[in-house]
Amino acid sequence: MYRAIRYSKKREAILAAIRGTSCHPSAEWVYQQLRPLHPDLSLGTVYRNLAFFRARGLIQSVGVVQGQERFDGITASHSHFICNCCGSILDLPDIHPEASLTRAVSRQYGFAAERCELNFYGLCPKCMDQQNFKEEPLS
Amino acid sequence: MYRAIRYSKKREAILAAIRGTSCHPSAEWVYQQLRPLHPDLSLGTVYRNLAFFRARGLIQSVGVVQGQERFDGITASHSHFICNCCGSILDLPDIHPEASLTRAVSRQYGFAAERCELNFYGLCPKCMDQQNFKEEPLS
DNA sequence: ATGACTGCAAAGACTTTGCATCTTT
DNA sequence: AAAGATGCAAAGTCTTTGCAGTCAT
Repeated sequence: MYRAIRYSKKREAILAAIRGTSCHPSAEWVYQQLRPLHPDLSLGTVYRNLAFFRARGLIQSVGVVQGQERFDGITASHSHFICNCCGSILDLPDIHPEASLTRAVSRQYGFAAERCELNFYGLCPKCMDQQNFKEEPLS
Repeated sequence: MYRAIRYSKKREAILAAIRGTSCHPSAEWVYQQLRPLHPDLSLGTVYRNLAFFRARGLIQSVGVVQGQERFDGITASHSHFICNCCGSILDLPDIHPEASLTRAVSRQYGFAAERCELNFYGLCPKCMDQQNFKEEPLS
């Protein structure tokens, strides 16, 4: 029944990489980041550990942005801004819906919401300057 | 420069399918739904028209749920509840962040947010009854 | 007749997974 | 030694795209 958890150098490095950045990385980003120090790291291992961490609440998913799932090492309640042009994600630590809203909505509609997520979409400062979107933004 | 838009029976049917349901369908759902009446419909056409409608603001994306992008024929401001177990999406018409929040956040952080999205995650009434999740929920 | 739209199938991108090997305990 | 973790590569899933044929204007 019980499945033991063993130490692993790469697992540790993967979690440290996520916690050490505020870029809300994708699996690929973590992989590229760690390759210099861990030349034999495999992308599959990154994916397996991301799933491992998420299942245990050590990280959370910010959702799929421009085709790639993005992760966040901060699990405290906060919101995100997501750039429609370059896909960058910014934390909005001050902006967080109250837990009472989640409870009230659950009661009102008859489901059991346990989490609530507030995302803003638009252009980040850098892309505002460059005005460099070739096509219509993605959403 | 200007690209003409022509009438197409299938395009019309695809938009009608999205507007005629509250299930927030995926491309595959639309395809399966229309196949009986349009046996020669192609999945590629569904994808192309979904992109077409979204670029023109006729539909919007609810995001990727359990690996599939989901769409919404309602573009007025409202929120969603997403079931971590079965992936169903429910509209919360009463719950919508005020436009003033988007403006205030943009000013505070220095970007240009044009849209804001509030999602709740948990178990829908059906899954609460069945308690039928085999693994840890997805997020 | 023009060019927008479509079907088909191939290709693309991201993620998951099976299996042999290596590592931790 | 047992079993968890990994590397590698294959497979899986969803989505995009090239091209030739069809259809609306």
